Amino acid sequence: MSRASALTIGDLAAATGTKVETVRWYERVGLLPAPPRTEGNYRAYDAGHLRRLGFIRRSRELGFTVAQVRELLDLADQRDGSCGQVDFLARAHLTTVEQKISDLMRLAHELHEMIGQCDCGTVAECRIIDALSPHSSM
Amino acid sequence: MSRASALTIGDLAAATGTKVETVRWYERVGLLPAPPRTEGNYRAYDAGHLRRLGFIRRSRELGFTVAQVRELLDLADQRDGSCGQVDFLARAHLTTVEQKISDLMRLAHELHEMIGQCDCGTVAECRIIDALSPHSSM
DNA sequence: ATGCACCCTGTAGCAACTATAGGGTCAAGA
DNA sequence: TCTTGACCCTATAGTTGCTACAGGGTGCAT
Repeated sequence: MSRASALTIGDLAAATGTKVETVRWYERVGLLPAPPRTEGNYRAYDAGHLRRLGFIRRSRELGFTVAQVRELLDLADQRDGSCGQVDFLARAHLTTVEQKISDLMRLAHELHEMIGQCDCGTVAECRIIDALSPHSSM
Repeated sequence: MSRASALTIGDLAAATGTKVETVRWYERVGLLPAPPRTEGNYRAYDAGHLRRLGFIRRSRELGFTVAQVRELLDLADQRDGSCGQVDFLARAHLTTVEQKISDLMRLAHELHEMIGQCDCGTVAECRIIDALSPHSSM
């Protein structure tokens, strides 16, 4: 409120598609630095905060964990360091995502098979219930 | 211990590939009925419990939530009811899984592109950091 | 009788937020 | 000026599905 370009937490949240509570939570866990306060004890953010929050949100959208985002932010702050570590993190994350995809595809396949066998009679003869029961393995 | 076929919680856990704490947790949240106790206050399970726990584990492996497993168990208990509801739950779950797969595939694609552009020089010119920064949208 | 593996309860922790309760602040309209 | 309402503040508890203690009791073999 005091300076021309100061943003309230609501402004910051709206500008990045984040909930206000989430922004405060990022501050508590140390992802976003605590901004100065106004006289009325409101957080007063600037463009740097906006950029940093944008980075955080984008990384989270891409599925990086908060711990990974913290690492990425630390690395990004060392502007003249090598980006090998960044590359490593990104590749490791890609591998995780690919593993998840293949797990889910196996799952979808099993579910599909299960559903295809159901004639929708009574529960007693339901092939889905049957497939979920331990005696019929796989 | 008292009867021939009584199983301890450890037996039950081992037979289904579950941790002992998880079995107790299923009891607390009402998925697995509380079994009778021995003189020494140990849980004494029978074959029915084993079947039910097997059903729970198999459903969880297929990615059903605990709430959905609860529903499936309730439905499975109504042996002469129609299995239409079971079918509905399974199909809804399949849809969810398929949605997750497509989300993750989009993610993997973006990560792949990001990684492909990195020449691994300094952080300042790193295309990954760049792609994570808010100014380069999407 | 003593060691050890197992069992018991109750509680706290994980990720990554989300939601409430119970208040304070600020700008605008009557 | 007063008040309404939208916003902000802190602190705490809830979500999902377990997992991991801590601090004890039980059962069996040696």
